[in-house]
Amino acid sequence: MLKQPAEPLDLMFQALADPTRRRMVERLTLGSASVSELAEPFKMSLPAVVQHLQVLEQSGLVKTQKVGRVRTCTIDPGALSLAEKWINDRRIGWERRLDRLGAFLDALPDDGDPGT
Amino acid sequence: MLKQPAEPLDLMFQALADPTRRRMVERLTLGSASVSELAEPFKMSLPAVVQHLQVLEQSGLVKTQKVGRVRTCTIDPGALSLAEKWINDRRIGWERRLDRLGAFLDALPDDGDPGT
DNA sequence: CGGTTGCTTAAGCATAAGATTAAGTAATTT
DNA sequence: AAATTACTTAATCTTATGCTTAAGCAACCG
Repeated sequence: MLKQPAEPLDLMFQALADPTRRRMVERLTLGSASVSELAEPFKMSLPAVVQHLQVLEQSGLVKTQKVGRVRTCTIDPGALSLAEKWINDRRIGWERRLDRLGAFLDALPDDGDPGT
Repeated sequence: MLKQPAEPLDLMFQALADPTRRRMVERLTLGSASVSELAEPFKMSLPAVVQHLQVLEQSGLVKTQKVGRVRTCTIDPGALSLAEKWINDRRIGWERRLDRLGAFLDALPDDGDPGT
């Protein structure tokens, strides 16, 4: 495999590809939470939750900061726009293509499709 | 790990998490392609490309059909809307939260101390 | 018919990912 | 100060992922 340094989009989509992590993001859209609050809905061990959290942090989706012994996690909603933009660009590219195809079909003589 | 059957969103984001697969999707937004046309820009082996293609198919992003010995691949742009919707829902949830916070702050007296 | 083309199948291998348990550390509480 | 809380770190395990090479097979071309 010999991976080269993963790009931001890789990290984003990879982070979102796991249901546990998506649930964590969903939780954080309701407001910030400590690590143990984040972990509470899951039956997995705390270290496992923290590993998921690290994936989210590396993707930029979540920021954390530690005060005393409590680490507080917040979502960075701007980060999501990166993934959103990629998806949107694909749709735009696709629609442009359909437009061209439509124009092409419009330019054909009438006998092309005897539908109605 | 013992994975349970992956949900559609898992498959979608997982499919998009790989740069090779994203490039394949980008290529397909320009129009359909055979497997070897799809493979052409990459220096990896053909089986490797086909494996990526299978991931894309399982995610629903790409449809293929074989005629003679040629398999033709097309993108299914509707599939992307699933991922798009999830992202958008998060943003909406986040914005609603910000609105509530704003309303709360607006309801405070000017000096910020809810004494009255 | 024989060869080439376009994929398919199968086996194998290295690394990454997701989880666990067991200890460890540092901030609070009592 | 002792106990509890809230993580951290480290080691380990299993399964998944991304890739390779080597054959195989069916369709098409000459």
